[in-house]
Amino acid sequence: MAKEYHSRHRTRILQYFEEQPDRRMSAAGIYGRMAEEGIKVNLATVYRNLDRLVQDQMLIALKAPEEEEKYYQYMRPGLQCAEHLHLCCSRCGKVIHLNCGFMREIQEHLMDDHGFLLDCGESMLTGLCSECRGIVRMKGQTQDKKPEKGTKL
Amino acid sequence: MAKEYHSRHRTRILQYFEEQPDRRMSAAGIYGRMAEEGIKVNLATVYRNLDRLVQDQMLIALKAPEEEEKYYQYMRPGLQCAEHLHLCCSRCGKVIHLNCGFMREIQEHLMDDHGFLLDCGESMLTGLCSECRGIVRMKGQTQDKKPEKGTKL
DNA sequence: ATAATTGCAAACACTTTGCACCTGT
DNA sequence: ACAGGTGCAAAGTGTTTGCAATTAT
Repeated sequence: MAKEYHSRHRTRILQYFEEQPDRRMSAAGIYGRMAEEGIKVNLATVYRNLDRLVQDQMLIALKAPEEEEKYYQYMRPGLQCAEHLHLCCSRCGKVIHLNCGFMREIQEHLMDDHGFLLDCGESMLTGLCSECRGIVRMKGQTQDKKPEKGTKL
Repeated sequence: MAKEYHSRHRTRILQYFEEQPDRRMSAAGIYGRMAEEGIKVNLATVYRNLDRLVQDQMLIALKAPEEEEKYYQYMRPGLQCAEHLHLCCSRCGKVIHLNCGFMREIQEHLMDDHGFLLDCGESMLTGLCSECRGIVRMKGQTQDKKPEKGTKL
C-alpha cells in the first residue's frame, strides 16, 4: 500500500459516500456537489481520488449498458462486494447488495446449467427500486416524461 | 419503420453477426474486420449502421462495468431478448441467453425479496464460459498473462 | 428524380496524463 | 526537506453530427 497524507479532497469525497452508503455517484456528480458547497476542486482531482478509493477498496465502480458515465458506490467494510451482485436503480441510483442466500443459487445455476462462472465485480443488474417503481407508475399515468437515466447523485 | 435501401455496409455488418450469432462485436472490431477483408468503410458509418440495427431490433447493445466500448450482439428473431438476462464471457465474447426457467425465479426473487423490478435490457452478467474457464485455469498454472478483457471480436 | 447512405472532418462527452506548484508530515 | 496531492492545460478514447458527394430505388 502506498502511504497517504490527509488529503482534504479525498477525505471529503469519501464522506459523501459514507453519508449515503447506498447511493452511487459519478465523478461529475461529486464535482457538482463540491461546487455547491463552495469547494473549489478540479475534475481531474476528483477522478484521481475516485480511482484511488477504488484501489483502496473503499468504493466499487459500476456501469450500466446504456450509460456513458462511470458510477461509484461505497463499499461497506467487510461487505465482501466481490462476492455478490449489485442491483442499481436507474432512477435514483440506489444500490442494493444482493448478499442473501439466493446469491448462491444464482451462481450455482449459472455454473451447473450454463457452465458459466460469474464475475460479480464485472456484473450489474439495473432496474427500479420499490420507491421509484411507484413514482414511475404514477408518472406514467399522468403522462409525465419518463425518469431520467443519468441521475448524477 | 423507415424505408431502407440495400446498403452494402449494413448488409455486410449484419452478416458478421449472423455468421457468429453468439458472439458480441464492437464498432472497432467490425471496422477492423472489414478492413481485413479489404472493405473500405468509415467508422462513422459503422456506428450509424449499428445504431440502425439496434433500432430495428436486429442487435442488442451490451456494456460491462469495466469496459469502455459498447458491444453488440445478434438478436435471433423471436428470441425476446428483452425478457431475459445475458451472460457474456469476458474472454471470448460469447453471449449466452438466459432464457430458461430460472430467469423467472430470479425476477421473482428480486421483486419479492428486494422490491426490485429488473430491466433485462440494461443489465448484463459477465464471467467466463465453460471453454474459457478451462483455458484460464491452464494459463493460470503456467503463469501466462491473464486473458485480455478487450477482445474486439 | 429523390431519398437513403456514405465519407470526411469537426465536435462531443468522459477520462487520463504531464508537469509545475502547493501541502501535509 | 520531501513525498504525496492538486490545478491546469493538453491529450486520449469512444461516439456522434453536419454537410456535401454518392448510391439505390
